[in-house]
Amino acid sequence: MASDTLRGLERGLQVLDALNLSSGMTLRELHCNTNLPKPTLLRILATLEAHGYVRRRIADGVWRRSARLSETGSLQGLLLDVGSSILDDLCQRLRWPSDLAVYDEGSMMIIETTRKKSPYFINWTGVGYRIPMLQTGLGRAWLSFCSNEERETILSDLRGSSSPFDRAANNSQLVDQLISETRAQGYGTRVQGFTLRKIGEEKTDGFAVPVIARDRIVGCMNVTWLTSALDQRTAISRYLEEVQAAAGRIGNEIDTKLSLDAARPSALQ
Amino acid sequence: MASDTLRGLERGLQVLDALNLSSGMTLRELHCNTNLPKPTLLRILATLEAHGYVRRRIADGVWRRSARLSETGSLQGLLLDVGSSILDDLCQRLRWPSDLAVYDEGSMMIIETTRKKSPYFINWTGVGYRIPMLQTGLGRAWLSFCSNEERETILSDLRGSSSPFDRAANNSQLVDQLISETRAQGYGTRVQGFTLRKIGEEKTDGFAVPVIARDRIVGCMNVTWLTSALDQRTAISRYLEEVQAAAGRIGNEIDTKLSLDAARPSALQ
DNA sequence: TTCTTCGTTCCGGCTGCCGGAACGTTGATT
DNA sequence: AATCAACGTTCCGGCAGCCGGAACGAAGAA
Repeated sequence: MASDTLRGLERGLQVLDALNLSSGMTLRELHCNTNLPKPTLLRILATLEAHGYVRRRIADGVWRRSARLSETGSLQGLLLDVGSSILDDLCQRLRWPSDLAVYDEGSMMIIETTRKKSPYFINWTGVGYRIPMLQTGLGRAWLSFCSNEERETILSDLRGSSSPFDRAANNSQLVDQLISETRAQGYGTRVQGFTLRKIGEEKTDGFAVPVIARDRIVGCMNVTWLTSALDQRTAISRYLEEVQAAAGRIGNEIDTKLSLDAARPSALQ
Repeated sequence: MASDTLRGLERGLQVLDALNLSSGMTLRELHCNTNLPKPTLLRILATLEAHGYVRRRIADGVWRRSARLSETGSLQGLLLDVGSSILDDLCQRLRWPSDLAVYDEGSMMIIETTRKKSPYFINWTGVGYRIPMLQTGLGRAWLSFCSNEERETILSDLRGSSSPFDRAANNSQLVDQLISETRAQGYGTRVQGFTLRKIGEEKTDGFAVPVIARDRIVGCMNVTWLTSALDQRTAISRYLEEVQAAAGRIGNEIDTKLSLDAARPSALQ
């Protein structure tokens, strides 16, 4: 269970964490901060040093976190990171599964989903799966809440696409209507009865909202349910608020993490 | 000794390292990559996850390094990081101690030194200690190898300084001469007999070279010796090449690490 | 010089960890 | 529908890896 965890490793990470936010500590300071006995600390530090995670300043013997680059994490990495656990929470509350997706080369790409965890069996599509922009809630939400410049780029890409789904991008009247409607309601819905599903599976429906961080759209998330269990009006009235709250939480956490990073202690002293 | 190290922690770091450069692996892949038994991996991953170091994607159970920001490390952190071990090497070869310093607010600030490790007892000054720009090898080297813009800024700062050492900045003829001389030789020396030392300590001398990374100066390093043991001419002929090589290695390593960072794998897939 | 503080080493004892093996589940194959 | 293979998960008896108090040495402070 939750306690199936390694004490030695745990203590090592504890030391790493302590060093991370202090830019250098002596053995004594570490001892006071972590309450670990000094011989133990010495062993931990030796191990961390051997793997290049910490380094001891020769001048004064102070232990410092060594500068490992390549741990930054892109914005999308962050989105996946915080999104994952919030989607999980949401699924436990609503029971219905959600997806998290980003725009990528002419379609929405799914980067996380709780379809596996949901108790309801719903047409399973994995990470990396792509769905069209104009027929789905996720796509419509992205198009409606991204910047004007981005929308223009996307639409012109779609006009040049060979996919039958993307032809609708030529009907600018339809597109405009779609976007203003989506904006007005605050969520995107899919084309009546539209599902990319295998034969024999139940019909589903859903809606999607944007995830906003740093004042721009960074992703979209949705909820999906079986039409046999719920009609759209009921689902939206029941779940919209909660899904929007979850999207808001994702955006907030991203913003916080990014600003924490900007304010981290200087590398010296 | 070198083997006084914790196996559990070591394995945990091994897993972290594996995940770092792959952006996601299944248990099986980890098992193949690390040769650790699967139950052990499960325990390690549980521990890492509890501390927020890794996260499991719900969609497909893939383990990913979680996006921890605040581990980036400034350029100065990097300098200290790679400089530390290279200074250490150098000290083992030359026996004489070295310092690593950067320009900071009107003087050179020492950020690392091997005076502790050197077998020769030399006037001990710790991290954070400041030395003047115009009288010391470290200061002269920085002034001579920084950009023209930076030099102008520094000199005008010095002219406004209250320190008696910095008054020489007003004598522009002297300054120009100093800089062209330092540039010509490739290293900076100190004012004849200049030492900030306590009474009773032996006289020292030294020279300093710039550390260049990303095509600009990022630090200066020097060697110090007792005048009672060596005259300047001998010391320079014996050590200059080696010190310049060390400075070059520091610069190169910084450049490599920075470009490795730029080329790291995408956070998705 | 003496005293205090900090880092390092030592070693007997025990518990935290180990990993083979068995099990349950998933999804591919015929 | 049935079979099979691959993967993740759980179990548990056994032992070595780790533990940390105590003693030691070195380095400043008084």
